[in-house]
Amino acid sequence: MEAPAEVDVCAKWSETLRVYHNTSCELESELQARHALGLSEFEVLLILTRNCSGHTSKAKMKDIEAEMYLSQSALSRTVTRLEKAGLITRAVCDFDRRANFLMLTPAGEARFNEAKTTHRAVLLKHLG
Amino acid sequence: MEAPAEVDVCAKWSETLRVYHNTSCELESELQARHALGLSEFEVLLILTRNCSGHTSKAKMKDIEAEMYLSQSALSRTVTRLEKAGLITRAVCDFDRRANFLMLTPAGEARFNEAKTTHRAVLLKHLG
DNA sequence: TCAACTTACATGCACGTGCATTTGATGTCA
DNA sequence: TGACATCAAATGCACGTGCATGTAAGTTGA
Repeated sequence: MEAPAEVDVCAKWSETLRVYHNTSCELESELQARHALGLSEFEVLLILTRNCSGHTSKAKMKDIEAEMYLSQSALSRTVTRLEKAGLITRAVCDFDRRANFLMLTPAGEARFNEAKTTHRAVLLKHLG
Repeated sequence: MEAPAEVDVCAKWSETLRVYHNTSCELESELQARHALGLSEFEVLLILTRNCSGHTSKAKMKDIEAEMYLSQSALSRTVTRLEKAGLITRAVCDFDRRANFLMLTPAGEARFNEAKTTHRAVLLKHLG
């Protein structure tokens, strides 16, 4: 009835769903319980640390949006939450006053470094 | 600095995120645009057709919940939407009046059969 | 038989998301 | 210049979700 390739594709999708669901749920609850961070908040910090190495702080919202699976509006609100929590700062760009430069605060750096170990542990558990 | 296994785990997670996001977004929008179905609604129909083969209609809410990555409350509301759309019916079980038997209507069966080809095409595109 | 517990499902509520729109700044071209 | 398109980001809104709780039906044990 069904070509074998299609059966494989369904099985592959089921497996992807399973792994994604289990991993992201545990990431979400562990990061929330241990570090008061949502998963998307953590991911913004993660990208920020990669793009800000050496304190050049080049990370604009648009740069982060391009690296994340999050809409522009959702990112905007996630950044607002992180700012209210004192973990990042928004600075207006001098050369393009439409754009925001995002920068980790010392508190944000500390929080991220703690959370990083939790994140790594959960990934190892589910994907290792 | 980092053990190679951990780098692999991060890359694996990125890849899982990418595949999951791209596939589920396209499933969602295609199913919605072509068949007026959400992804979780489609998945309920999918499980229902598997469990109801030969019109035995044994599918209770709890059975479906066990096969899906959806909370009990979300499933309850998804079933309500499907019922309002005339695609399934709820019948009270004679032996346990707490439980619902779910059954596809002819309209639900037709809608599902149309949507199935869209679903299969999207999966093949992303996972084939 | 009755009180306490458990189960199946529904519902109130808060929250994060995407879409559409708005606001304000930056090109662009006549 | 000035009118118009484009862009970055914020915001109003509707929606689906999970958590906690409610409701009604079934189960257990003394």
